Order: sequence, then structure tokens, then C-alpha cells
Amino acid sequence: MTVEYNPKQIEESAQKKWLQEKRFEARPDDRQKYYCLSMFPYPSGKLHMGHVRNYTIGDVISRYKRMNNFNVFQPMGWDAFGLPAENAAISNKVSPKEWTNENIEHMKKQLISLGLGYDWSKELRTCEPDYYKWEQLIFKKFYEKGLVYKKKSLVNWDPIDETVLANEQVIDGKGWRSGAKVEIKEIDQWFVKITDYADELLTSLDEVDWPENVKTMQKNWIGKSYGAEIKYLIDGTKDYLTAFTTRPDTIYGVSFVAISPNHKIALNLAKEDQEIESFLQKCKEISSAEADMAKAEKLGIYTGIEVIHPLTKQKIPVWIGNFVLLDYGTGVVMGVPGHDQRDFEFASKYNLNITQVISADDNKLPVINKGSLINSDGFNGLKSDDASIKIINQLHENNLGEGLVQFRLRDWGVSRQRYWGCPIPIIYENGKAKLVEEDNLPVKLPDLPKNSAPIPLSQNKNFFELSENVKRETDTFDTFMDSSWYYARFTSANNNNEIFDENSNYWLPVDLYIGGIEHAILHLLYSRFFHKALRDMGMLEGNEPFKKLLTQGMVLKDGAKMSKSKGNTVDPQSYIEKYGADTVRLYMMFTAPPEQSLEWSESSVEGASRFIKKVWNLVIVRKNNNIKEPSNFLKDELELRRKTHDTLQKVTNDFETRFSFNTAIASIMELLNSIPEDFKSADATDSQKYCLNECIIIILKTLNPIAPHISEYLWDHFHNFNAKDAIESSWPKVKTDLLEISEFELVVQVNGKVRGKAMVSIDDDQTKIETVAKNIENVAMNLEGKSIKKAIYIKGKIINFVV
RNA sequence: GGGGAUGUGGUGGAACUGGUAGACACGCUUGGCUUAGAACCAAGUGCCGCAAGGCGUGGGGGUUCGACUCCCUCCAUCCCUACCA
Repeated sequence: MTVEYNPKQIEESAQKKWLQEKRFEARPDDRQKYYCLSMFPYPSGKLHMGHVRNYTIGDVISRYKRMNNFNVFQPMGWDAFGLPAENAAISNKVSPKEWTNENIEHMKKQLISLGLGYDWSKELRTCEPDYYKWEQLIFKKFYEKGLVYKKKSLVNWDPIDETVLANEQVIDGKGWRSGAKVEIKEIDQWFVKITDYADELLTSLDEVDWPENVKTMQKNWIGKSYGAEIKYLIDGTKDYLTAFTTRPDTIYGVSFVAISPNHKIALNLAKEDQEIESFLQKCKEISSAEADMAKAEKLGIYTGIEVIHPLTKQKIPVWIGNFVLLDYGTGVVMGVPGHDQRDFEFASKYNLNITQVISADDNKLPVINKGSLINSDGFNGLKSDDASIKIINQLHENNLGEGLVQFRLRDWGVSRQRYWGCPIPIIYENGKAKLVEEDNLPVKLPDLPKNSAPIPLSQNKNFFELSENVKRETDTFDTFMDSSWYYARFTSANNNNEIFDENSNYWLPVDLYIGGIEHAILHLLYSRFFHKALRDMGMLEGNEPFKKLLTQGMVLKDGAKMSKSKGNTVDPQSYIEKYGADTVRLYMMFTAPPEQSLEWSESSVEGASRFIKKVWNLVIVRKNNNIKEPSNFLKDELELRRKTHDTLQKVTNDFETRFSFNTAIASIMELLNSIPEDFKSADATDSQKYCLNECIIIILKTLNPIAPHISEYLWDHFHNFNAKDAIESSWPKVKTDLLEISEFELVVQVNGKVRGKAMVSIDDDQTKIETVAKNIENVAMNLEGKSIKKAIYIKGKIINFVV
């Protein structure tokens, strides 16, 4: 009579036990530390599949490391400020605070029910004054270090709702709620000088163990380029337009200069010229998102202004182009239609000159690649790179330009005109910005009146008006500020006197950071910047926050990201209830490798559940009777032992070097399938029982990080609650002497096609192998009447006859 | 537009260093058990073909004794693009 598997009961009691015995609460000790961090969630209401996947990966690795005697720290918290809380407040009439805290309580229960081994004593919520007080302090230190400044910048403005819209709230140029045509508006905002660290953010990527693709994305985002700033005298004035270019070698091909619609000159012209005014209006209709701007049709208008080419002294028209960004470089570009795709299209459209100044094999314009110069008086025949240097030198001599390093990276605008965020700790005395004194931190976010929609701080007089001449800043921080340093605060989470402490130096850096690939650039870049700035202010040690990075792919359904708008979401909760957390965890880890996207499949969950039940049925009916190791084993016994240790070796390797959990699980399944029936029967011999016990122990141990509840339960059961070691410690060791093989299956190919197989000894030399291979009937048939040119033998694998 | 990925049976995926393509699982088919179904167990399952055999890793080309793997080129899908987190 077997006992039925009841996941709910087993899992709840295990989770209760772990919390009671504080199994996952970490403190510094003598062991090697391992800080394993998964990106904390936005508390949107309930866990989604992406969370389940992310956190399962983190927990599996944490538990594996714990079994290998690491001192593991795995905390969890909440990225609790942000836009969705305000949206919920408007539609559900609950305060963002209540909504957020209720969500957190619910999601925390869900995380616990997944069996995730977090140190909840270090839990953080970014919306708590205890947390953001320190964020305000960091801002203060940034300010004092000169890393903060205010400047005008562009936002999406909804004229009906009178609010600033996020890019995602702008749909087809209209506000998502009001439907009003969105306007681009310029307002004064706080910026953090991340560009001061541009070079180091680039070079210290070499210090981290991150996926190459993420490093490449960051490098390209920072975008260090070498080029020149070239001055074009505005005809009839003494003023210059300065353009940055990475291709000074193409300067003789310049046929127009384009300025941004937000450039001072454009704005001035618009005051007097109706046509330009309406053109600028039109430009404002495109959302400020880069992707939208890039997709928009390239449009321009002639300004009537001409500039003097610095070398040829010819007159060149100045255009306003909707593709020129004010924030990048100088807001002015030189148009070289012969050698730039976008300039080529623009020039073709408006009938501007197109001159070829770089030669190419087929001379089909535009020629994007570098080459030799032509039509460039005095520089003809030079190679591009060489010519660039000489041209820069000549410009420099004439005070018309100079070589320059330019970054694509822009300073970080941290101001948000919203309620549910961390207040920026600034006071204006007679309009002059002043930091809030440290003793007066935190500047608390005011509560809202009951049942009130969120009121921006700028409309909350009680908050901002301290006296007639003294007002508070009413912008709140970008939520990326909140998430840029939480990894460090976890290490000192309960210290109310200091932002960081000696525990921080023990735990940091994060040994493994796990999160979605969608954060590959912004969040990771901001956190790296914070770490470096905090280091330079003496608050943290080390150059980089995250030593190793694992970017997990997304969970898809029907080939698309799960989202409410597409209506293709799958709620993990029902699966946890139906199958248990162990099955959900196993499914998540089995279905795809961590880095790849995972296509949700209902029926595959059944498969995971079936395997869990098979393990249950195997172990629940037997006990480890401490059978002594026999002196001799029969062939099939040795075979099972070999398979057992082979599996252990494979799983260890998959965990340790590849994070390849799907293949690890596949090999555990294979091991379970390979147990001979008679080993499991009631009249099995002691020696068979010994081998089966060994196999069960390895299965339970290797399964423990993935399915911790059932494996721990069965472990205790199997050992009569009297095991020598706890399952959650001591990863088993491979008995390598069991793995040696004396013969293998040789694959025989003729001209690369498989024609036969034979068992041969691993020690046979090539001559002997050839003889055996030629004697295989099908091989002989294929060799008949042909002469063998050569035979290639790869030891332990294959022989290929070339005929 | 720019940047980064991915593409293998009906499905998710495996093949780690250029050496048997399709491990493991889902699904499906047949059989067993059952009054019936569910569950479970056994066998089969890349495609074409009665078979011998041939074809086959997004398309086309190349390197190699040998290519899912390396090179060139084209196509499709996904992520990021600075105010979603």
C-alpha cells in the first residue's frame, strides 16, 4: 500500500520549518561567502511566470551553493515606487501606498509558497522612508560632489490631463487616457552626471564575468567614438555652428548642415517665419522615444542660412532636420550624402548635392565603408584614417576644429513629475536650490486624503510651501534611482544608523546577479555607476557591484511576451495549487535553458508532475537499511553504479559550469528510467539493494536544489529521520573509478556516412580498429570495388573511410 | 533607423572542444488494465518509401575526410532604444 503524494501538505510543513529554524538567515562566518541576488520585483499584484522563472533559477543556484558549503546570502525586497500604483489608484480608488503594501503581502506569500529560500529578515521596500532616507542622502552626496545639476529637457506633455506622460503612455502620438495629441514640452529637470564615469563604465566591463552580449550592448550604449568637432562660420556673421563627426575624412563631401528642431537658431527663426514655426510644431508631434523618431519619415526645412565650408570655403545650406537630436553631440550634424545612408536619403529627397569623396569598388552611393579619398583637394589618395588625422590637424591650425572623443551616453535625467516616488531633497529659497540638511532627512512623501486620486506634489501646497519664500522641490526620483543601490543596502538592511556597514564589505560584491535580459542596459548601467560613485565617496569598496551575471530569457505564450494587453497571461498560482511548487520549479528548470526564452506549455507541466510522482513512488515504499558494501558486484549492478556516478558527474558539471538545469534534470530522469525492475522488486538481493540505495541517495541529493520539499521529505523518510547528514548540506562526491570504461561502440563511416557500428576495446590501435570495421557486412558492401584513400580514426568515437 | 539575440521532428528542447542529429520530455498511435473513463504499464513515433535506400538542423553558397557547430550572404521572429519595470 503506497502513501499518496500530497504536495500541499509536504510543502507547507517544510516552508514552516524553514522559517521557524531560520534556515536561510545569513550572517558573516568563516566559510566562503556567496551573495546570490535575483532582481527584486515591482509589486504589481501577483507573481507572473517571469518572476517564478527568475527566482527559481536563483534559488536553485543558492541551494546548490549551500550544499557545497558556501555561506549563502539570498535576500528579497520590493521595487515599490512606480507608475502602476498611480494608475491603480486612479482606476480602483485605493491609495498607491495601500495598493502597493497589499500587493507585497500577497506576493510575499506566493514567494514563500514556491519554497524560495530567502533571508526575509533583510527584506526591503523602496517606498519606506527607512529606505529612501538613504537614497536622499546619496543624492545629497552626489550634489556635494558636483555630480548633480539642473537643465531643461524634453518631456511628453498631455495638454488635457496636464501631466507628463511616460513613453509607454504615448500611443500613436496621443495620450493613452485622454486621447489628446501629445506635445513635446521643455521643462527644468535634475540630472545626474553619469557621463563623468563614461570611460570607467566602459573599461571596467573587463573586470566582470558577464555574458558577452550584455557587455557588447553596454559598450555600444556608452558608444565611445573618436572624431572631430568642426566649426562652420555662419555666412554674414561672426558666429559658428559646430558639428561633431566620426568621419572627418568625408569633409569634402559635406553638402548641407542640419540642426535640431530644438536648436536655438531654429527656435529663433520660428518666431519670425510662419513656415518654420509650423515645421517645428510638426516635429513636436513625434514622441520623444528614440525608436519612434528613427522610424518617422526624415523631414527637413531650409533655414535660409548658409555656412562656409571650413576647407573649400564654399557656401553650404543649413537645414532643420527632424532626425537631429539636441541632446547628442552639439545638436548639429554635417550632411555627407555620398557616404551616409540617412544623409543620402535626405539629400535625394530635397535635391541637395551628392558628392563622392571616398572611392569604392562599385562606386554605388552611398559608400559607407572607409577607403581612399578622392575629390578632396590636397588629401586625395590618402586612406580614411590617415586622412582624418591630417584633416583634423589642418582644421586645428586654422582654429576651425579639433579632434575629440565623444560618448553616445547622455546624462541621466532623474526628475519625475509624479506622486508615487521618492521626493527629491531640495528646497528653493527665493528660487535658489539648496540641499535639505542631513538631520532633516527623510523628506517624507505626504499621505493622500482618503479615496483621493494621486495629487502630484506640485499641487500639494501643504507639502511644498514651507513659507512664502521657501518651497520644496516637487519632482520625485526616477524609480531606477531606487533600484540602483538596493543590492548594497540588503547587506546592512537593519542598520538604522549607517547606510552601509562592515557586513556590506563582507557580502559585497554580489557574486551572482540574476534577472531579465530586458535590463541588460539601463538598470545595470545605473547600478554600476552608483557603485563607482559610492566607492569614490568612500561608502563602498570595489569597482563593480555584480561579479557574475545571468540574464534569463522571457516566458512566452504563443510566441509573445505574456502581457495583460495581449491577454495571454498564465497565472502561476493555480499551478502551484494544482501540482505543488516542486513541480512548477521542476517544469521551469526543465523546459528551457535559463538564457533562452521559455514557451509556456500546459501539457509539459504534466510531464514534470509525472516525474515527481515517479520519484515519490520509488522512495516512499523503501528505507535505507544500511546494507554493507558488498565485495563483488554483478555486471548489471556495476552498470547501475556507473550510471549513478556518471549522472552525478554530469549534473555537477551542468550546475557548476553551465547553469544548464534542463540537461541536468534530463540526466536524472534517465537515471531513474535505467533502474532495472528486479532491483526494485521485493526479492532483490542485498547487493542489488545496495546499488539501488546509492542511486536513490544521488537522485534525492541532486534533485534537492530544484525540488527541495519532496527531496527533503523523502530524505528524512528514507533514513528514518536519522540521516548522518542533512540533505541541504554536503553535495555528494563522484566515485571516478566507477566511470572507467574498457570498450565502446565504434561508429564506422564511409565518406562521412554512417554504415555500421561495432563494440571495440578502447585500447585497440588503428590497424585493429580498421580490420574490425572493414569486416562489418554493410561496411564491406560499401567499400567493395573502391580504393580507400585514407582512414581517419578518432579514439573512442568514430572511424571514417575516405574512398 | 541603431544595438543585441534566436531559428533543429507535430511541440519544448539535446548534441558542452568540428566526429552517430533528434538525448530527456510533451503529444500522437497501438496494445494491456478497466463495466467505462481517468490514472498507470508496455511497444512504436524526423520526413519520403512496401523495401532497399534516399532526404533532413530558416533559405542560398563556401571551408572540411566529416558542419546544428566555422566563414559569406539573404530571410523571419524576439528584446532594448534613455519617462514601463
